[in-house]
Amino acid sequence: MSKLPSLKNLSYLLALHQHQNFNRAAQACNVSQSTLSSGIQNLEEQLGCQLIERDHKSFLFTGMGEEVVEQARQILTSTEELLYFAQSQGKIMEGPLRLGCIPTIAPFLLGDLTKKLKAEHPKLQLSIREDTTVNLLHLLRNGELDVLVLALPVDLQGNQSYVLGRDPFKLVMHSSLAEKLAEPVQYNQLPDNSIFLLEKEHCLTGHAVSACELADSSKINPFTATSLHSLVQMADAGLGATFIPQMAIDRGILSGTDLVALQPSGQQASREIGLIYRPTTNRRTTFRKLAECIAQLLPEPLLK
Amino acid sequence: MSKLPSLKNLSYLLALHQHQNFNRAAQACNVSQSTLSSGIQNLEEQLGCQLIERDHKSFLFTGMGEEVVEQARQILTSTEELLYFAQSQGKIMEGPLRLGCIPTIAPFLLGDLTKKLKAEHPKLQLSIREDTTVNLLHLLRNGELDVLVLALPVDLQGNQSYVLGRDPFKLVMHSSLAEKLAEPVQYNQLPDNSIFLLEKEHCLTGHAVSACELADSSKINPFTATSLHSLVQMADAGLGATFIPQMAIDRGILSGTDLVALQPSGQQASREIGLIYRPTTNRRTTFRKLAECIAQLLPEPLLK
DNA sequence: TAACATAATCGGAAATACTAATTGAACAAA
DNA sequence: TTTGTTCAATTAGTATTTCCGATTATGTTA
Repeated sequence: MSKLPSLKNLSYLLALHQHQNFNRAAQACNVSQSTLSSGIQNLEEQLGCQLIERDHKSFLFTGMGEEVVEQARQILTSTEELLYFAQSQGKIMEGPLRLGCIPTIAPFLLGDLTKKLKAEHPKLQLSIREDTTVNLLHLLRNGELDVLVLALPVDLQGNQSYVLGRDPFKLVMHSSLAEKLAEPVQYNQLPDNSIFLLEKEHCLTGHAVSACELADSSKINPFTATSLHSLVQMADAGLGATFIPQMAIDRGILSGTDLVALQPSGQQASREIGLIYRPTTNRRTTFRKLAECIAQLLPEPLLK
Repeated sequence: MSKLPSLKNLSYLLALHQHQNFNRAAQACNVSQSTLSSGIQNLEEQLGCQLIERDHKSFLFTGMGEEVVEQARQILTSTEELLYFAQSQGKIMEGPLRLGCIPTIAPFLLGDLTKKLKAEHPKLQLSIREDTTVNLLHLLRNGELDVLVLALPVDLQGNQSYVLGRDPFKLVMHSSLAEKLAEPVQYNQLPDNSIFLLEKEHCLTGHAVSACELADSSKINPFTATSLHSLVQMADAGLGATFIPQMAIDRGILSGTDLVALQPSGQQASREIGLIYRPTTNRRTTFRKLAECIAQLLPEPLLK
C-alpha cells in the first residue's frame, strides 16, 4: 500500500483552494510560499495525479483536484473534531459549537435557547450565524459551521437531520379585517392582492404557500417584505394579511399591535423545524442533546 | 489552534488496539517498538489526554482511548479512500471492492453478479466474504469490508443503505404433500412440527417468521438446518415444508427434486435486499452503480 | 523597458522520525 | 533466591523530512 498523504499537505491544498493564490494560502498556513508549493507537488506525486493545471503565471484546479479538496475537507474536519473531542475530555456539551439559523427562526428561538444552554450546559460556547438556507448549507459543508437549524422540507444535500418539531402558520391581519371571517379562513374570503409574503429567498414563503395550498393565488400581493417584523408592520397598517409562524407569535411579535392570528385553511398549515449536520460528523451525541434542548422550545415538539 | 495529530500516529494507535501488544503492533506497522511507543506518547500529548492506562508490564485502553480509536479508524479509512480514489483517476468502477454477503443470498446472487460485473466493469476487482449479518456489520465498521448485501430489515447501526429489491418467500414441500393444499397456503392446513427453518443465526429465519406471521407457531419444527440446501434436502425427503426465497428458486435450487413452491399466506411474504455502506464513505457513486447492477438481478427490483 | 507579481527551484538549516541498544519492572521457572 | 524471559519505556545517535530564504523563470503592468 502506498503512503497516505499527510494532513498537512491536505490542509495546504485546502488553503490554496480557498485563496486561489500560493502566497496568500501560504500566509494563511503560516508557512513560506516555497513550502506550500512543494507540499502541493508532493501531494500530487503521492496521489499519482494532477490536482492543479499550471497555466504559467496562474493555475486552475482540475476536476480531480476539486474532488480531492472535497474529500480532504471532510478528513480534516473529522480530525479537528477528534482533536477537539479528546482535548475537551469527551465532555460533549463543552467547548465551541457553531450554529447556523435562518432569519425566520433565529429571533424567536435563539434568545430562549442561549438562556437554556447557559443554565444547563454553562461551558458550551455557542456561536451563532444567521443566514439563508443555501448559504448555511454551504458553510456547513465547508466546515465553518457545525450544525444548522432550518425549516423543512429542504434538500439536505447528503446531510443528516433530526426533526425537532412542528411550527404552525397563522394568518395574521388587523382585527377590523378579521371580524367578518370564519375560521379556518378560506382564502376566497379575502380580496385579491391582500396576502403579503417575504422575499422568495426566505424558505418561509415557499413553505407557507405550499402548506396553505396557495400556489399561484391571485390573493398574493407581489410586493415582498424582507423580515417578519416588517410583514407585521404592514399588516398592522391595514394593508392586508400575512402568514406568521406560531413561534414568532409566542415570542410576542404581535404585541402592541391591533393584529389577530387566525387559523388558515389547508391540511397541515405548518412548517417543520430540523437540526442539520454533516453525515461525516462524529459529534452526533452532542447534536442529539442539542436537538432535545431545542425541541423543548418549539410549539409542537416531535423529536423521536 | 493546536496541532492536528498525524495520521501515522493514529495508525500506530489502531495497530496497538488491534494487536494489544507494542511489539506485534510495531511489526505490523513496519517500525521499531520504540517508534511506536513514542508515537503513542506523542499522540497522548497532542490530544492532551490519556489513551491507555499503563499497568507496568501490561496496559489497557481507556474509555477515551477506545473512542479515539473509533474516530481514528474513520479518518484513516477516509484517507485511504481518498488515496485510492485519486490513484485510480476517479474511475469509480475500477480497482478493489470488498463486498460482504449473507449465506442465504450469496450463492444465488454472486455468480450472476460477478459475471455481470466482469462484462460491464472488467477492471473492478471484487473480493467477496460470506458471513452472518452481525459479523459482516463488524467488518464493515472496521474498514475491512467496503459494502454489504444484507436482508432487511436490520439494525443498520448508523450505516446507510440502498434498498435494492424484494425477494418473495415461497413455501416449499414435496409434491405429494402439496396436492391437497389451496394457495395461498394457510398454515393450519399443515400438521404440527412440519415447517423446518434455518438456525436462528440466519436472519432469514426471523424474516420468514415475521413476514409470514408464524410467530410461536406450533407448526415450526424445533430442529434447525444450517443451509438452504440442507433445508431443500429435508423437504425433498418428505420431512415437511420450508421457506425458500424466490432468488434461490430462480437459480434452480429445486431442480432435480420433487418439490413444489407454493404461495404462503401472510400480507407481504417476502424479504428486502439492501446494500449497506458506512455513512462516512466517499465512494457513494461507486456503491450506487453497484446497487443498480445488483438490483437488476433480483426477482423484484425496486431501487429508487 | 523597467518594475512588479507569481510560482517553481535550490541549498542549507532546523525539526522530526527512526533505530538499536539499554533499562527497569513484572513474572515464571529453576 | 536466582536466573531468564517478556514487555514497554528510555536514551543517544542517525537518517529523513520539512521548512525557509534566496534565486530563477515567466508573465503582466506601467
